[in-house]
Amino acid sequence: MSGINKVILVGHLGKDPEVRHLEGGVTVASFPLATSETFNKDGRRVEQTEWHNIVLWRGLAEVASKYLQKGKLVYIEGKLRTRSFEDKERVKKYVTEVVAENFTMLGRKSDFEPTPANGILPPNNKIEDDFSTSIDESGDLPF
Amino acid sequence: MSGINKVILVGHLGKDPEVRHLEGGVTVASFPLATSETFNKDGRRVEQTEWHNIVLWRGLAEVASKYLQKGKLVYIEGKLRTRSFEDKERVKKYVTEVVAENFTMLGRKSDFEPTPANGILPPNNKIEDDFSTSIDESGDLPF
Amino acid sequence: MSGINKVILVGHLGKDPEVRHLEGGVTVASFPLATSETFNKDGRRVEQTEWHNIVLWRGLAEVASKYLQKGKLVYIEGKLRTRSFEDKERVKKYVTEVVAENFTMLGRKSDFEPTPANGILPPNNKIEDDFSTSIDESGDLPF
Amino acid sequence: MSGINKVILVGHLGKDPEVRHLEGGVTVASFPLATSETFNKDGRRVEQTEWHNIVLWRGLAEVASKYLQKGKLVYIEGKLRTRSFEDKERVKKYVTEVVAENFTMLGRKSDFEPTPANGILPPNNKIEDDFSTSIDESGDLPF
DNA sequence: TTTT
DNA sequence: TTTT
Repeated sequence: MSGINKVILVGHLGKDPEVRHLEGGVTVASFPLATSETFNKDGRRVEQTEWHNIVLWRGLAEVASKYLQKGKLVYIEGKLRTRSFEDKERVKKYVTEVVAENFTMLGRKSDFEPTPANGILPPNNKIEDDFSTSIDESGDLPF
Repeated sequence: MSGINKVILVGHLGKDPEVRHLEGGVTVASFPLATSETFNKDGRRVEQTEWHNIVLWRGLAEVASKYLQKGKLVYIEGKLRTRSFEDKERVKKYVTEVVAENFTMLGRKSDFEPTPANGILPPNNKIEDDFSTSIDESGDLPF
Repeated sequence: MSGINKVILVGHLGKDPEVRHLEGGVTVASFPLATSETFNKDGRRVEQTEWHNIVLWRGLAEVASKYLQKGKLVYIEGKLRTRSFEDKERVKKYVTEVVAENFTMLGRKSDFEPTPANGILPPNNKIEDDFSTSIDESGDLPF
Repeated sequence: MSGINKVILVGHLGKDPEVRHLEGGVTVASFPLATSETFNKDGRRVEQTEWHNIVLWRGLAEVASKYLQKGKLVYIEGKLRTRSFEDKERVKKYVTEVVAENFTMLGRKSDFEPTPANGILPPNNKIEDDFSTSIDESGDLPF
């Protein structure tokens, strides 16, 4: 039977998205996202930051690379996925990532002006992973 | 600024909860939870299962140990936390867990009869981590 | 700036889905969903049930009409929408509905055998509103 | 069996919170919250705003009245509740509200300086409804 | 490595 | 009635 695997995050990007193009033309983007929690401990104010590995595929990766930058505040919805890989010493390791399914840019509008390299404004702050859009060929944004 | 770090899961327990009592009387429970997703790949039906490490503290751990068992269907709400530890070869490793904040038992009512060893019915299927209840001293359930 | 409007429900259908075909061939389905909460009040166990108006469009409506029936347990994700209408005395009224964006059937697998009138099994328990699928013409299911 | 009834919103307050003190000393606050969605329709950019009735109880109401104001951006988690009431012509009407269970202030820190009438800063942006705190007597904030 |  |  199917289950539910849902993650909802609001936080700040720790770095600019890192974009890779896999063989076959598939685009993947990833970045670290910080979600901070502040609480009182013995009268002192303590901040605890949790870091999340965000991964985006296809059209969602393209859009993220255009509009998200280090420091920006973003709402992300996705699912958890733990995968194994071999590090450079060939030791098997595990990492848990949040595979984004859609995101919404929060914060001031001016925070989301496209970088000089690209000049197209998204008509919608909410961007969905449509699992099919190919931006590479048309050059259009996936919405 | 504070952010949001929320996980919502519906899945089946892979094992009975494992309960530990830390020094100081704090109770911790943990179990693996499977969330399955079924999809079509080239006409064939493929099932993909994701495993999550669920951790529960204090009163929530106590209740989980009484009412949750291997195979049961449960709704879990919590937050992501990645922590490091040293394995037996003293290699630093990372693991991402879902720290439960509340859970709700799903499925047939008969699925949630308490085990013979304990005979107290929870008045509510939704159990919250109140971050304070001490069950150890009173022997009462935290609700 | 865009915001977030998200509803997550797990509950039982109060009635079979009611399906309507609008002019233009668009399909809409709707049903009441009950989410129950049980809690202790002065030592007595009290159950409180909340009823939600669920609305599904297009392909999602088609699938719901085939696989969801009165009494079934379902996970629904959607958004809130309040709309006004005139009752039969032409008094303006408001109703808040949950417009479903996807749903997942929970409970026993046997609970989701298709009704005799239709014999197609969905390859995936999670069904998404793709906002475009036209089932009317092809006769195919939207996945 | 228990279900899940959860709402997640990110939006702007349409008005300052309106606070009432019920007989028995219980505090209730309420305000309208706007969640906007922007999308493309036939090449034109269309914005659709949904208005939600937010209701907060007890300590959560007290905190909301201190820190939330018209125009502020806020994350709200709660549950749906539809209740009936009689309007001034004694006609029975229904209204669906979002009963907040916790909220987190988003946006710039300077946006959340307390109003002149009160001068206490919350040590945590996330405020929970603890269903018990009485601020009236102690004068302290509920955390 | 973010933000306040 | 918010915001961009």
